[in-house]
Amino acid sequence: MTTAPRTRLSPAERREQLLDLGVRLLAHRSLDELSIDLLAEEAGISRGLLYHYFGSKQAFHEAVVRHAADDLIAQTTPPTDGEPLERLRTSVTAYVDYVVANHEGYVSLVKAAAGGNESLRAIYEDARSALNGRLFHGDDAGEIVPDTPAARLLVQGWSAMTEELVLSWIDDSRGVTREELLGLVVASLPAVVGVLGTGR
Amino acid sequence: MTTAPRTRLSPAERREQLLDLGVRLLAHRSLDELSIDLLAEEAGISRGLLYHYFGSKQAFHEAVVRHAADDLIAQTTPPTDGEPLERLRTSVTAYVDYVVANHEGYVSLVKAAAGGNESLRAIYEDARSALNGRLFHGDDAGEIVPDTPAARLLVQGWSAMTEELVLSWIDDSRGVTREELLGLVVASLPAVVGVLGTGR
DNA sequence: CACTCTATTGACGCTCGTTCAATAGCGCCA
DNA sequence: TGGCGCTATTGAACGAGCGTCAATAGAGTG
Repeated sequence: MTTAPRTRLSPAERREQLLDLGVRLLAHRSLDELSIDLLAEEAGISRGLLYHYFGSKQAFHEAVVRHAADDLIAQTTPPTDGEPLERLRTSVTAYVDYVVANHEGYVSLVKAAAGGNESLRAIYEDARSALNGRLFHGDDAGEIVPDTPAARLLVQGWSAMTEELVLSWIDDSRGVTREELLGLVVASLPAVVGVLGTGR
Repeated sequence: MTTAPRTRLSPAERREQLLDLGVRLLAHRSLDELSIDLLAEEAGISRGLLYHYFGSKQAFHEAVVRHAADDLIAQTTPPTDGEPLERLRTSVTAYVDYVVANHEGYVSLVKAAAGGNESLRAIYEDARSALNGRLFHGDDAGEIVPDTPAARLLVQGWSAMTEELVLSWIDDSRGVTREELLGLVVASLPAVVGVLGTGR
């Protein structure tokens, strides 16, 4: 097979191509398990071009994670009307369906945030607070969750639980249906927040 | 300053020294941010010796994580008697106090598990299931949590929430006291499990 | 059909993980 | 007490892979 001819794309197109490829490749390998050589070959470009667009391997990783996070936020826009509990259910459903549909990309995002440096973590935290924040910032904010330090802590914990439940369920649903999962996640927020009264 | 004289330790001592140092160094840096050069210099040994003991950088990382996990398990032995809820509270207290006292080591463990490869994740999963499993394997197992697929899923989620709560609280307690935190964590398990009846 | 702009290349330097034959501390036995 | 052997330890050498930079070649424009 002869060497492929050099193809010239617009910066936006090339950037998009490289980010999409990065999300796919980083879902199963960690960053240092992914060599620039492999990435370049897979994309049909030279090593140098990656540095022209992203400057460093780390910066490329950050761009990939931000790309995945933006996608998550965009594809799970919350409803603006309806009762609070119903809005919660709709949002959770969108989140679960997104994670199911984009499993690889989402795992890539979570792994990067948990294992990576401060800036990667920051990108993830921003996405997460965007997901949570818009749930509790309507006109009827406070109907489900009061705004106290302990309550904020609990909401953060509930988010972590939700993520664990969904990823674990995808990994092995063990006879639990999607509807049951949604019911568990939605019901557990009020249940957890209800703890606020009992703690001493 | 002259080069330090070569010190000869027993394999057990040297191994212990390197593992302890590894836990400390990997708490703030990720694995690829930690060079063998730095590690060797910090330990006062040559690069080659590390390979003599662990074979590779990856294998060293695994040994460090296993070391931290074993320490966690050993230092949080659960009570064998008392009422279920009281045992739960005692176990959670031991866990929280351990994480507070060994913050760096614990963060090192969690980051490795979340961001690392399959074997690192397996080590962490084993430790976690050991922590949970011994809570619900007494003679009175089932008094708090029934043994169904959905319940197992929820317990796993509760574990993730607990970890998030404790780490987040250590990072910024925001006026929440240790006692309040313990109350929240302990009370949230029955609260979450109570959801099982309501879900449809 | 030149000509310019810039997307793209490929070879080079350098850091860092890994290997391996050589070295030296420490207990043992005469 | 003094040599001897075992093995903990070393450090130079190798290779893989990240990052740089001047040179090259598509694609639109006059």
